[in-house]
Amino acid sequence: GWDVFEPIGFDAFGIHSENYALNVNTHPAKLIPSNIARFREQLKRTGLMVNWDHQLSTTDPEYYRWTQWIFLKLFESGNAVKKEAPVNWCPECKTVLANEQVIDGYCERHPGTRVHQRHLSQRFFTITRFAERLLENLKTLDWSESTRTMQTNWIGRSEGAELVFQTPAGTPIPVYTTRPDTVFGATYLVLAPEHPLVDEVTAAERQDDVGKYRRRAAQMDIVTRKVGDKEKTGVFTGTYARNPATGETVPIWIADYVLMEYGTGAIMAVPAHDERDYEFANKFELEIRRVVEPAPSAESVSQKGEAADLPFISWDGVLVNSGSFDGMSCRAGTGAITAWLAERGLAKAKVQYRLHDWCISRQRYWGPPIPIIYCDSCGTVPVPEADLPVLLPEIDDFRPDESGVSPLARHEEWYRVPCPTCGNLGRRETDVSDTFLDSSWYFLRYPSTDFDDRAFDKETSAKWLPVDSYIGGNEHAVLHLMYSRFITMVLHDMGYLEFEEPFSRFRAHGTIVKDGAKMSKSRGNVVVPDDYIAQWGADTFRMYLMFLGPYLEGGDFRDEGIAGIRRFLDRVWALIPDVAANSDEIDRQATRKLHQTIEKVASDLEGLHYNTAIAALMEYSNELRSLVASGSGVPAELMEPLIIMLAPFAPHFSAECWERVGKEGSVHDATWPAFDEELARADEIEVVVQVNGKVRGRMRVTPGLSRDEAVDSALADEGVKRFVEGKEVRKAIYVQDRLVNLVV
RNA sequence: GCGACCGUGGCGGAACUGGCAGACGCGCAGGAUUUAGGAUCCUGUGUCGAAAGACGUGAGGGUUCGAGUCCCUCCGGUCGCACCA
Repeated sequence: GWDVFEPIGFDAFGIHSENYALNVNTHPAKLIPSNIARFREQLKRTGLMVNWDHQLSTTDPEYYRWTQWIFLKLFESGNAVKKEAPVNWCPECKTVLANEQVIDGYCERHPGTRVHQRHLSQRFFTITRFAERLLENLKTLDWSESTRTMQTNWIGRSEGAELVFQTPAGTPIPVYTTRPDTVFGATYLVLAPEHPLVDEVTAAERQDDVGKYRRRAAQMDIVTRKVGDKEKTGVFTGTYARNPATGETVPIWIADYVLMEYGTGAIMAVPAHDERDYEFANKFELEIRRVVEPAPSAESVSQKGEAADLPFISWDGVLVNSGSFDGMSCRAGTGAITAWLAERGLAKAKVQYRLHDWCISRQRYWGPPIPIIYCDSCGTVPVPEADLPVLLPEIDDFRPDESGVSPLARHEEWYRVPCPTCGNLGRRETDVSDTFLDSSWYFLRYPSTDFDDRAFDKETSAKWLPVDSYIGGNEHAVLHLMYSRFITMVLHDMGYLEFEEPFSRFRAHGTIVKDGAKMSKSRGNVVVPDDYIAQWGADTFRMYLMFLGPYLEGGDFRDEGIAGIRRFLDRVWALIPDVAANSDEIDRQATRKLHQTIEKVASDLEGLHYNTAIAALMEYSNELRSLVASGSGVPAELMEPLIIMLAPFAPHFSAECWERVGKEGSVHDATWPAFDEELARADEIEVVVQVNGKVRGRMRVTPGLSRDEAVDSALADEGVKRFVEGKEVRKAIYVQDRLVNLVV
């Protein structure tokens, strides 16, 4: 009875589509429309009931015009910055990947292809500025726990401090640490190979070795660097820095176990209390100085690491060898030492995130061009909104090459345009944007597809958004959801939206496994609906999908149970001739079952427990079948609600049934049956009698029996007497309307 | 390695705040109908046992009158993160 808007769309920009187009040697602009038509046909055939009037396609200029508009808004608000940065380069895709698209150092789409580092000038969205809000808001969202956890981990907030070590020349080397309390144990310093100070701190006689090491690190792909066997490597710079706490000098090393992209790209190493530093110090024979003792009371000291009973990364301890801080707990020491160093300008508290800015540049063809024009005199000029869309030209040579620039950069006739500001000849940005940008705002477009003069209409958005119920795969738990939240926040801050979180409720559907592997397009083990629909009918097929397991958990796809669903529908069908329009007296028991079913189906649908909702409908139809078996007809009052409740599951079938029982109009417009608590209540229930926790009898009683009555009649039960006779009942537990447990 | 989720009949799976384990369906067995098969309908179907009953939710321990559910240890699986200082 509620107004519900369930839209659908197609997101066919991006590398998947482009690679496929390259494979079959057809232009994506030709391929996509026919594929969409095929999808649409199949979805309609399975009875997908969505609002086709508001469908959209992200490759449509009428859509990506507004994707470009979104980009302009980010640019306008200073959230789309250009940075020269080391990026993940997939030699197979021949393009840059977001960090999120690199899996264990391999390309997400080419599991056999290692991702390399490459330095390119890229456009980034400054999502890291929103890290705190993205994290905080998670608490307010009705999302599944696991998805929130994944987002929390991805944002990766940690609290600590930036401490300053100084070279003899006085150059400060800031390091980030979550454990400033251990600074007295920092016996050496490590810089990432890419650290900008490496050249400066390297002694003349060490230049060769350091240079060699850096070149090796630079060539190394991320697999060996990050995942490999984790055998520590490193090289000494020949110089020393001053530990701000002890005043002693400590050697400065270069090692690739320190990552440039996190913290300051430099660490203070505390080998006594950090496993990685410990391993490194052992290998290169560096000093290991213990500064934390297990607290006398604390048992939970980490036992990791061979030997030494060094409390690695544990907070349960007291400081030793730490000057005036000796005896302090680690936690107290953290604050005290940071404050003490801060007085001399050598420390400041700092919150660090693992989240990186979102690189949206793609050196590919099949995406929305980034609406920027570079002009020699005006610099970076955004394309005026009135000039949108910047159309993606239909070129034949869209295959990417090794150059690191988009195929569009080979088309001067396209990128040579006058500067919108001064009119001199300028140059379009030739990169296109990441597909994730298309999908990070599409939900805003759905209700507003009728507006061709704005991305989304404020009033329309206020009516329909944020999305009340959003369901997606777990693969979206990090990327898509994070990006969408970020874009929504930016638009909110700019005054375009009244809400800052796009999805009030999110649930991840489970994964369907077939032949032992996740069912997916890339694995090719998909089930094509056509054959099933031909053999069993669309309603049987879709209902079976809902019945085969819990929706949120997924499961194995196998054909074996599908006949059961077909039989169920056939049996409902067989009831129709027995439907009696006029029934004076309606069976009490069946009426009760009906109302219990109404309640169960409603709550199961809300909780997405489709399998148990269907089971409840089966039980109810069995109840009606037993009416027929006993010789009476099926009152229309009992049959019609069943047909209505079947409608979401078997839309074609229930529409036909509706007509057969003589109802006017469409079952899909019919009012959902109302639950009546009175009618659902049983007037007699079964209470189980246990003796010492074992079931020894059952009794039929009216609901609401008192404790004494219940115990008395339990004791009177013949079956129970046998076990109680001659013994003393020490205790009697009564759970209202459920059971009596006698302890003897 | 860290984190999250999960482990129940021959199979897919039910079981709200601890309260009859196995709903619903598949499969299987017997029966009805049929010349036969298929389809359909009825009955049965956790294990052991003739029965009474006992035993049963990955393994082991614990809390409780009572544990699939809560706690501890371990084993196995799925997913995510992974040298993040």
